[in-house]
Amino acid sequence: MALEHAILVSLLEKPGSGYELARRFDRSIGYFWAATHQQIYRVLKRMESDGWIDAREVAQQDRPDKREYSVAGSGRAALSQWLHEPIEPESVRHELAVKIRGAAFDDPAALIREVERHRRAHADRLPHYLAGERRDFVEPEAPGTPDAGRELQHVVLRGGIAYERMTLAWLDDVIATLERLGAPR
Amino acid sequence: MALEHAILVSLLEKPGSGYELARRFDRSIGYFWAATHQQIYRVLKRMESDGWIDAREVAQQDRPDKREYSVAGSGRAALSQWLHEPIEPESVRHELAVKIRGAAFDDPAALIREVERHRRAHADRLPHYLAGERRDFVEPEAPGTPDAGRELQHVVLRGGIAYERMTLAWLDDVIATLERLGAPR
DNA sequence: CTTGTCTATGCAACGAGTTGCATAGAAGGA
DNA sequence: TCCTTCTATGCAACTCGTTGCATAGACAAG
Repeated sequence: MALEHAILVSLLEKPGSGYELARRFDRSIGYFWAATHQQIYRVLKRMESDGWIDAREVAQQDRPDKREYSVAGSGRAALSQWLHEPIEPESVRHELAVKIRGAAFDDPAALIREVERHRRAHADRLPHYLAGERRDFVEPEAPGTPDAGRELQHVVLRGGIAYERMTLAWLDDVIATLERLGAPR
Repeated sequence: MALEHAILVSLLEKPGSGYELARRFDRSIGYFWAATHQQIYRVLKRMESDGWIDAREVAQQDRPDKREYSVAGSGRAALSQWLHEPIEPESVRHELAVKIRGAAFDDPAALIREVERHRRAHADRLPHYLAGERRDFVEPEAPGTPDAGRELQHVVLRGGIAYERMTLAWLDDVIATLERLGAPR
């Protein structure tokens, strides 16, 4: 499992509480690694008892106190070890593709609305990515300071952008195909 | 869960045994829905006891007997109902992206080999897809017989092809970025 | 002053997925 | 003959992930 490692990366990029991590997993990191707050709290507990992360109670005003986590030495070592292990090719779960093939045994036209809904979700995400890219990665790097973290976050973001564009084009293809089958001749 | 529904679609396309399904899930269908044989056997049991599928003992020579499953009426109804339910946007688990961001806290250059390995896996898959497309979808459809199943399988395959091409281009981008960071100045 | 929302953390139960192991017939090669 | 490979099915144990629910402080709106 790699939720631990996703959390380590996120905490190395910036320490934070379980709640804050859960929100990051709803946004940036969550676009390529989904997790709910229950998963996150449970794993944080285990990571803390394994000595991978340290907790610090932070008193806040205007809101409840929080436990802020940061990565300990052994956590960094665990991440480093994981980075050097090969991983298996991703195991995909593309539910929509199953539905599309299943539509052959039902009414293909009935799927159009569902596919359009997915298309809208992706169409909403793309400008969000592009805005993030403009915000964080447009101005050229200060000379002499190649920031590895910045460069790597950018290349992952470029992957997200390419994925959304590819997906939008494919969903248009799917919709056109379903329409063709719904009204043949 | 949707493994049941993926199995229903696969059995509607062609009846088969648990073992045959497991092999399909290693190939065509498995490219967008992964499953092991243990999962498949367990779910087949449940589907049979729910009356979604019918089993038929098939005696074979030269090899062990098998239980061939086919979709029953209530299975078709269950699939139809599922097709009309909205699904949530896919929850992604892109381990490699986590690693790439994690490389900022380790040696970026050390990841190059791993990314190249993934690139090779995708580069191997693409010609496999293209060969399948040539084999099954090149000759134009016989006029007057728009085969919905064929069209829908083709559009899903086109999605796979687009995904592999996008991924290859992105992995090249990732490798170039890692090389740039590994040898700066 | 109650209701709703946001921050913040957590438990319990269940369902899904993974891993390791086991069995067994038939074929082919060492 | 033994070993391996392929077909074919399955159990048991465990981990992971999801869902529903619960608590609680602080604030804002009605």
